[in-house]
Amino acid sequence: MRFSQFFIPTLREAPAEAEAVSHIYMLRAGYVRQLAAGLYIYLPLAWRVMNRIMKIIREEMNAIGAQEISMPGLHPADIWQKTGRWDAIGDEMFRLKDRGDRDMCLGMTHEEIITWLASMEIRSYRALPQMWYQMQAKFRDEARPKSGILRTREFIMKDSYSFDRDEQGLAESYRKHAEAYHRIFKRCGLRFHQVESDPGMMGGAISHEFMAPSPAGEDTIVLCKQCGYSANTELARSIPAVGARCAMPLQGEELEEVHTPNRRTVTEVASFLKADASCFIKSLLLMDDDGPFLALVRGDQELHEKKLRKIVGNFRPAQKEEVKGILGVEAGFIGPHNNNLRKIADISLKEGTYIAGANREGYHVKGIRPQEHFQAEWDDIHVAREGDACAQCKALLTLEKVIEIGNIFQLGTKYSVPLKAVYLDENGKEQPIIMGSYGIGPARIAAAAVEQNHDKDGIIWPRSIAPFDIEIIPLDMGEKEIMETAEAIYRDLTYAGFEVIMDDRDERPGIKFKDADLIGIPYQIVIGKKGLKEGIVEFKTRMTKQTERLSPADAVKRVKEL
RNA sequence: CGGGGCGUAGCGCAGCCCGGUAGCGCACACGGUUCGGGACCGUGGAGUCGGAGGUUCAAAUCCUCUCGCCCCGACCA
Repeated sequence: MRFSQFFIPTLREAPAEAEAVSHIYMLRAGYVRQLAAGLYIYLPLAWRVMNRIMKIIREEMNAIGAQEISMPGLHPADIWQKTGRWDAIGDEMFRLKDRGDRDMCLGMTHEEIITWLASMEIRSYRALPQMWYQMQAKFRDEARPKSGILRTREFIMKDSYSFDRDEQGLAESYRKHAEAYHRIFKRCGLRFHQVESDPGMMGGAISHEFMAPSPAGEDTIVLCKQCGYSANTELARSIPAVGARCAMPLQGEELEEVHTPNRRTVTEVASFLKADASCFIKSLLLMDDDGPFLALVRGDQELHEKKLRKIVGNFRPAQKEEVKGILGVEAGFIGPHNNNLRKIADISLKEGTYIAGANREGYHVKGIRPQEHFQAEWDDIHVAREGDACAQCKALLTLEKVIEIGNIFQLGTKYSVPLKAVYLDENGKEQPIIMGSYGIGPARIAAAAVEQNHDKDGIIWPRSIAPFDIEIIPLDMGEKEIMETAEAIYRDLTYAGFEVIMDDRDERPGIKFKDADLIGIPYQIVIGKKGLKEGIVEFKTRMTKQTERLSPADAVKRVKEL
């Protein structure tokens, strides 16, 4: 490929709207252009990267026996109504009507459609198992598209679905996918973790996410280096570190009310009483269908709403008047003792002596001992954070910002039952198909690769997904010998099967060097007048910036040995 | 959806407070000199100042509404 004929609109300065490193470089290096919020055009360089990623994904999916198909992006509403997601999903779904006034939507995912297919076509246990996948656009009206191609409203996803007779079959399909995903992300040159995740509205019991560490990531995971426990903070369990020593000795004290006028928040009372936040019980009055209840966490901790929701179902915070009506005081002074409300307390409170609201206007109470002064249901309802100990092995946990690049779900019968995707077993008995669903975002792989591999000059692509393998840089287009050498190397490498781009523009060397570093092809061969006089060209590795002085023939050989 | 910021030439920005008919750098075109890390000189093309309405003799500038984009949060198969 000739640079002069290839569309690479590089920018000297980054557009002001870009913030994430991957976004800035993809714009500057001429990979993408933005059409509207969360909608991107992939220019030739980016599309090459995408195709290489998708090729790797295809190879690994095919290798586990998955078969590629293609489903429509436009869906009739009734299938989504049957699974309940038409109503369960809110504004995130693009909805429209066709000319016949029928409700339609743009697919956010394809469980409904593929299950419909399976329901129409699969009759017998003899037809199972099956694994079908596609690479297809998904549409989600994101509340906040961001970070370039990391979070967009239309994006390509590799989504696959497994169909099995039973749970064991599902476990096998799930395992195959997990292994394929490991190979895919490894081949794409990414650092990543597989972590436990919250199935969310996908339903099902078990799910994992594949996470690429990056400051640009939107999720946070906890990792235990000792036992390998790893999970999204959406559900990660942990043992909170023991709080700092309280300033005043509380051990053995009897209950003692202290006047704390106008101090309502933990921070306010803590500084007023000169005690650490971890000496306090934070009491939150919440309302669910059965009425009010208290959620208790240590003063320095944060309530994890998702964890709590798993225990009690849906809830909401009580309003100001409700708090007064139920406990007789305003929210700043409520506490766990002297009332019969249901209480869910975080495990970190099980031991120790604490300060809490006194349920009396303007007062807190010291000396509260859980299980002695109040009873509660104990559970992990706090947000895990840096410094907490692993819930499995007690080792220190670390937290990491990550980009979600893939996920796998054991769905079970969540879709097959409502859509009547069933098969007849050996006994002629009808059984629901057991399903799994598995996604990968190729654009996120590309973005994560840039986030993880760049320097101040630009992108440094992993070899496997770079738009080209080699960039040849002849420094003087007017020198016959330079051009002949460049053409010969270009011909040899192309013939040997490499994807080669040659910067044949009549530009100054500085511009060619800058652009080459920006674009990030992993290897460069620089051909200049001085070197050629001595019969050498320069083979340069983009990542290390190291150059090797080689004869043109050796340079070709060097590339072939990569 | 809540909070904040920004829309002026392809990109980055100044001008706005204090109204007087739009400017700088880069990019682009042409000519010349250059040529190993984003050259220099000269000439030139390019802007409904996001849009609509209003105030005014006069609006990029003041007022009202509106659209778009970015960031933080909420949300997130």
